[in-house]
Amino acid sequence: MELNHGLDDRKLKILQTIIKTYLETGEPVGSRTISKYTDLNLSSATIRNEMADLEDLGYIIQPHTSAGRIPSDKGYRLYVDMLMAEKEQEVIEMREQMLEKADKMDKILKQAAKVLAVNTNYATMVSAPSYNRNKLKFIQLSQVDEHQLIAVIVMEGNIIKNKIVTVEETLNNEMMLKLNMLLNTSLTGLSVEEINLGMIARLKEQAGVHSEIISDVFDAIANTIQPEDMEIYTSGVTNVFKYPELSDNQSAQEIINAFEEKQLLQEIVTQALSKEENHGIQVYIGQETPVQSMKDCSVVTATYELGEGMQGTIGIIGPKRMDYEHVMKTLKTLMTELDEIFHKEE
Amino acid sequence: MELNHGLDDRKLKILQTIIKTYLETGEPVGSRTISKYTDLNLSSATIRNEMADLEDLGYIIQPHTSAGRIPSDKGYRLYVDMLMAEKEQEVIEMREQMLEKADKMDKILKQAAKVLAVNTNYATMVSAPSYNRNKLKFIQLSQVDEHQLIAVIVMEGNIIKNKIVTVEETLNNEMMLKLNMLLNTSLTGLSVEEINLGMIARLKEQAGVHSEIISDVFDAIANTIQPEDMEIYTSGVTNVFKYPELSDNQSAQEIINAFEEKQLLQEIVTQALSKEENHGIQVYIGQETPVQSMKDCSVVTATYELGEGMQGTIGIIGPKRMDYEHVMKTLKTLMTELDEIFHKEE
DNA sequence: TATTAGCACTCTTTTCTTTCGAGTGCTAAT
DNA sequence: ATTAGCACTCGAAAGAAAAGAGTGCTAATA
Repeated sequence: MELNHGLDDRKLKILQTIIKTYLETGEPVGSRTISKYTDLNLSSATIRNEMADLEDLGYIIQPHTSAGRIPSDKGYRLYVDMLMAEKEQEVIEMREQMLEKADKMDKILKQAAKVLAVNTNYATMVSAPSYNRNKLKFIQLSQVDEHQLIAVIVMEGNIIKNKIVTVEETLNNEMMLKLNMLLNTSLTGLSVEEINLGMIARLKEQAGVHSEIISDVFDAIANTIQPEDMEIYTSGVTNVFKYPELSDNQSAQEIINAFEEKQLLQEIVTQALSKEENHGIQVYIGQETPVQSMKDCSVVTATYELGEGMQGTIGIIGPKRMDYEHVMKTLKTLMTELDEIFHKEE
Repeated sequence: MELNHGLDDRKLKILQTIIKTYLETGEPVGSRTISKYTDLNLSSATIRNEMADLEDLGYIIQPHTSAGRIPSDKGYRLYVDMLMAEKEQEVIEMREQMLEKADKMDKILKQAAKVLAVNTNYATMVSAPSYNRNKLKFIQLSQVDEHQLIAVIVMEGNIIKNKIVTVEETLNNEMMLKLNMLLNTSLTGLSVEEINLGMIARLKEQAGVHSEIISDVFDAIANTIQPEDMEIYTSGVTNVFKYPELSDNQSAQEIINAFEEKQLLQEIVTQALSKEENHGIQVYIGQETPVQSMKDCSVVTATYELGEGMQGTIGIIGPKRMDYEHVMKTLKTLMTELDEIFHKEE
């Protein structure tokens, strides 16, 4: 990764100061401020010259003629890339597994989102691990009453789904046993994709008299496990109100809507999962974000893995003047803690 | 219910006009407007006199000296009570059951909230039916691997819960059969409250060698079915931005926060469920609302029943100048449709 | 007696000006 | 290469003025 694009140390330091200060205050940063609060011992005039250069290079922007400077997307990008490089070492350790114990997973993830939101003062999201390429572990049919049965489907990673199926025929115990046997011997170990039409036909055949039921049950199962849209937990949406640049009605509405519908958040997750560089950490600044309605924000995502192809995403959405350093650190801490929780439970 | 508290027809009509107009515009209503858009054929001066009276009686308010009038909470209340009386007939039919098919319930309810939000332009919430006083229908334990089993618990109304339990002992098929038998014979038909410590002790005794497992399983089950906080689906939060009086940062933040945390919404639900007058429809205006953070809103809730003690709540949260008439009508329609859906599925 | 026209008065909202100050760019001095 | 100094720009804040909506009251009217 090519860093500090031809900037000398002093320019770099000034740029960094501008960004950091802007992160704190949210106000454009003037030359005087920098000359004062930095150990460069330069007068404001010198700083001004340097700033003019930095502006020419596209790293900072002047909102209007007589204002200080704010970082441009390009400026943020450089800053973040530098941080990344620094943190890379630590970040590598970050991807730890947390398989098993998936049944209370939802609560833990919910909590995780909350903790993250409280800790960072940004809006956060956590996606439950997707298990698309997962395999069936076993299926258990149980009779509920004469015409209803419940199918419990357990998949690798202990993801559990269930579905009530209503059938025409009158059920009895013997049938249930048979069906259970049949389903389990033929389906166990298969991935969702491997279960196809030919499979169904063969099963029906084997079921003989009960082919009707198989058909019903099968539809239900397919329906249940397949198109499940991913669960996403969010927290701290109202944090956007803490940043004036996001809290005008227009932007706030867009962001909050995205968080409510979750549709758009899914896109972010998908995007995050598709890239595998940077050890799972992605930073989208302004226009870079996959979702147009967040063009005034920055989005930081981290991918976590639970092995066996299960992975999910943690995301933080905040203003462009996000405290990237802190966010990344917190993200890491959270991972570690999640990891601990999942392992302590065993 | 005592209605039109000593108001003559003309005053009533004027009050009604003020409210309706204010509902549309959100602006204070002046005397001239009323004299013009009403069939009373009165001059604005006369209207002014009447308005002064109405203000004395507390039905309307003057935000400042030279502004029109807006309805007070008392005014809204009268208006709503009148509407209620009108709609009472229709509303009675509204409580229809929609039992069974509870397994995809979540999706339907989610959708319901959305439809309602789109239809009304207010924020909406739908609580899943609580099943506290429900009975256990049956329990099915299945072995997952050597030390793990999954407990599937089905309750009256086909509410399904599941939980993975890890045990010390090595499991085998025979044990599972025994345990299943034991649990089902002793627990089936009991309500959650009826399962107590004495019960557990007796079960353990009967389990003999496997008392360890029973204990584990039992904890898990109790844990799973009991303290479950109710699921609440929401939609259309961003609708608050459509009403200037709610969309200043302060109020918007409070409302949105309530919708995100859902904690406070639960209180509304609880409140709604506790009152059984008005055939399930409750209207809270301004300060009347159970939740302080919504003191600038009105909240309309409807209770639906699925029989067997299962009931949930639908709620609409909007500005005080809510279109009560439309809201109630939509609420009714939604109920009917939900009903249809749940019955068509059979 | 109930209604209405008329008018002065009150307040908010909007618009326009003015002032203030932060920050700049440039030039000349160090 | 750095810095002091200064004129200049432009937005934000403050103030002033004008516009407008609506009222309350009084006196006239049916």
